[in-house]
Amino acid sequence: MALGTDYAQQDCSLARALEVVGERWSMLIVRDAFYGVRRFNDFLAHLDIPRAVLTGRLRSLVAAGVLDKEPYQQSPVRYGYGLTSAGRELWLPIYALARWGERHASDGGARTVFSHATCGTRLDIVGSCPTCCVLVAPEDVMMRPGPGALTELRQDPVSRALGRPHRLLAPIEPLSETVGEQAAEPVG
Amino acid sequence: MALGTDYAQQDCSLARALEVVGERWSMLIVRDAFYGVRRFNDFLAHLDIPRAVLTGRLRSLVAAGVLDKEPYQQSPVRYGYGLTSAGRELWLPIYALARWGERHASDGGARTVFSHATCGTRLDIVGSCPTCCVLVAPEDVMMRPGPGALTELRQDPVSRALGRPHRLLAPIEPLSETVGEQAAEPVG
DNA sequence: TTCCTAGGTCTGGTGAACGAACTCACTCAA
DNA sequence: TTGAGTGAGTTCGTTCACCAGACCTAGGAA
Repeated sequence: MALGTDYAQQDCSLARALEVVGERWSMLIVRDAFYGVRRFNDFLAHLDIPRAVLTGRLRSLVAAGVLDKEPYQQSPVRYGYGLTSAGRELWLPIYALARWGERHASDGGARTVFSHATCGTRLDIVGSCPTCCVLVAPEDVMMRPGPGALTELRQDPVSRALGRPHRLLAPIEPLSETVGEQAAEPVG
Repeated sequence: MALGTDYAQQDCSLARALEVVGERWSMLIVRDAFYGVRRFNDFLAHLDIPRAVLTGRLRSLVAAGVLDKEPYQQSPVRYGYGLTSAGRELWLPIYALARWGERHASDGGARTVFSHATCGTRLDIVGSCPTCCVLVAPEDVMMRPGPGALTELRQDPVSRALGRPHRLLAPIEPLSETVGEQAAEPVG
């Protein structure tokens, strides 16, 4: 029995879901994919995850149909990882779990605030926009640091890019090369 | 670093939540608590979890404020585990994840169907009642086996009790002692 | 030719998960 | 008062995933 997977005796959709995203790191990898992380080394630096574990988790998530692996540049060819449509549907459980963690497992307020990109209203507890009365798709969600964010904690390119408002699913890696498109101050 | 916990470098409420319910078995224990399981041996039989692991997980969940341990009988005193208010708020992420698993990680349709107890309408994707237009609290949710349920899979008392419609959070253990309150046929 | 970068593999040590056996306190029936 | 049963664990040896760091490979760049 693979540790962390295989709840075969459980006749339950939750157990099936946990076989896909229930292993250590898996859900944080999917979260980062929503944040726009696509490259192996960006996952690596942002998550502080052992390389071999990241390799295995990416492979599992691709096999499960949550991520797909596609070239993002030629010569030399480099592959990135993006959410499939099934992966994008993980937005609801991930958002719900993050909101629970914000209320019951964190101190100092929300680390990250999610709002409706078209109207700016903060999403409610289930991920709907109270102003527009619609369930907001992840590509229409803006994220920005909240009052509880610990800005000093990390200095990798992904964390720095996420220090400014960012639309979910919009790729992050251009920021790590063309820094300064919005007059970003040098950190420190 | 404890395996399965400690994402200390992650400035993220999701990581905080996963430190509480992200370890193997933890979320299934909370799910069973929603189903009304309260006794150590019932968790044990329904989950097929090693005893030592169950002991550790229950202790962690009590320490995290998700479950509380209370005597459910005297002479001899026996303790059961029930959801705290923080634990009950895990209903939304657990329901969302189960629905994702039903659509993307299962075959043969929903294992379990959740509906609004007061009107009978099946809950929508975020756990609201489309008829009453309210977010349904777990104590107002009825669960019953769905078209994809594998009725032959398990024969422990909890699984048998859940083979009939059951209200979330209603304790299960009376059924394992006073079998027959609804003319249940003997199995086999 | 050497260095650098991206995206990995490989390896040895550590520790959690697993399953089975054992413990302990208590009750009940003979 | 002996023995069996129950509930809720604890102990122990084996297995296996996680971890950190070193190493590898292919294609540019200096």
